[in-house]
Amino acid sequence: MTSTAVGARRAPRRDAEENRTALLDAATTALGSDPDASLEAIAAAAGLSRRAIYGHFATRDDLVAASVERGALRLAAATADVDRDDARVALALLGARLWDAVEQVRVLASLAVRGPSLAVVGAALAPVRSRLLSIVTAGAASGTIRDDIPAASLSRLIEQAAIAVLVEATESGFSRDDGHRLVMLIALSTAGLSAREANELIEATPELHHPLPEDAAL
Amino acid sequence: MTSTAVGARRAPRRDAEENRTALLDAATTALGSDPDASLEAIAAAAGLSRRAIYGHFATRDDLVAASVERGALRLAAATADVDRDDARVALALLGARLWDAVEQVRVLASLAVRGPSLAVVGAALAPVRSRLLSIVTAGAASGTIRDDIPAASLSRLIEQAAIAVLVEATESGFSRDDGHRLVMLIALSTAGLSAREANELIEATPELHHPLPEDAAL
DNA sequence: AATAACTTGCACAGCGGTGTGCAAGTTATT
DNA sequence: AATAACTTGCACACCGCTGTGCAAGTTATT
Repeated sequence: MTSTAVGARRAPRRDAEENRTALLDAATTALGSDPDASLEAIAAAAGLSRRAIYGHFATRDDLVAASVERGALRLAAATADVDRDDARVALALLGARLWDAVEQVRVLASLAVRGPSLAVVGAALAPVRSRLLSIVTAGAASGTIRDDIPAASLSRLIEQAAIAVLVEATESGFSRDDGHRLVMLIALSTAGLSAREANELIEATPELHHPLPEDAAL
Repeated sequence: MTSTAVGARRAPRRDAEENRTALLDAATTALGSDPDASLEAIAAAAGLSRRAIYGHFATRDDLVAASVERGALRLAAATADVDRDDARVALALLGARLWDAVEQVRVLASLAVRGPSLAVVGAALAPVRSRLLSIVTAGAASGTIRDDIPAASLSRLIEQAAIAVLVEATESGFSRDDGHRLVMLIALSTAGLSAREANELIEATPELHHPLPEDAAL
């Protein structure tokens, strides 16, 4: 007997949590391409009925919030270890890691545009954004990153450029390696490096050749 | 007597067309910040009742289509004369002209993301996009623009970067001159120039100092 | 095998939005 | 001043979506 209290209900069933994550997965991809995806569509993609959603999430907003938070957590985890002495390398690495979390980036980007979800996304993304900002600031101070644009603005521009690359790379069917390279190139270019400099930096930095993350699970 | 045919209705009233363009203006700004803006909201912004819209546009889709088409026309007009021998100058000029048509860019960008309006926008934007693509292609051929990224992809990335700049510049309250400079810098950076090179090019090219367009009306 | 957890399907109310008809009012034009 | 153009306000039907209640079914757990 594993129950704890007197009126104790039996432990929640294992498949229930599986369904919950299936819903989150479905919501992530669905909302990633259409922030107004209906619960009907999401449930279908998860192989469940619309009615079943309400067994896991009280309201639609709860579902999207949960999806956003999980995405932000994964994103933070994927980019946790990118700090380097050379801000340019750190930036490239950060970009590369995004490529391995495209799904998450897509939802967040999609929901960050419009409506009330904006606030939720903003809060959830705060850590990642501050990491980027500090890289940019450090680079500007040490002269490795441009300083002709205010750091705050520049980091937002890099963020948007990176998102654009991810969309472009997935829709154009780039390979994993090409995707990595492209997102690094654009991040570096936006940061002020010339195309030549960006390519040389990547070439000269072994760590950037195949920037596989250490498979951090969550 | 100005009437033409027998059962001729009297000529349409002058204020009717004023209201029509007021509606298009309102739709442009409203849809620019929320692609799902209600007709109620748009009508209110135009100083009319929702019911009055149907005197000018049969359906909501008609209104957005008209708004898109007018925006694309203005955009094309604003960027019609940017071709130059130096592809980098042409690109910078193109970016600068966008700054003077922010409203139009905003609607188009906002509607280009999601839903059925995507097709309409795509068609309407075709000329501007092909202008950009040919600049990029020419620049890559003559060695003034990067060739490490396929021209088609690169031009889409520049487009997205430019949009990001416009949003950033307006939301951060940049001055007109700062806005011009910022959008030129980012376009050039994405095209492969270093921050230094971009600034020097702008410095060395008088035409880019105060790129006021010749007030093309439409 | 018994039980509770979970899913399903249906029905229903509610909400916000669109599109339409019509009568009454206002306003530019002749 | 007469007339047609235009706007308004209200009514209504319709649509897709959300959220809820409930009864019946299925499935993991003990």
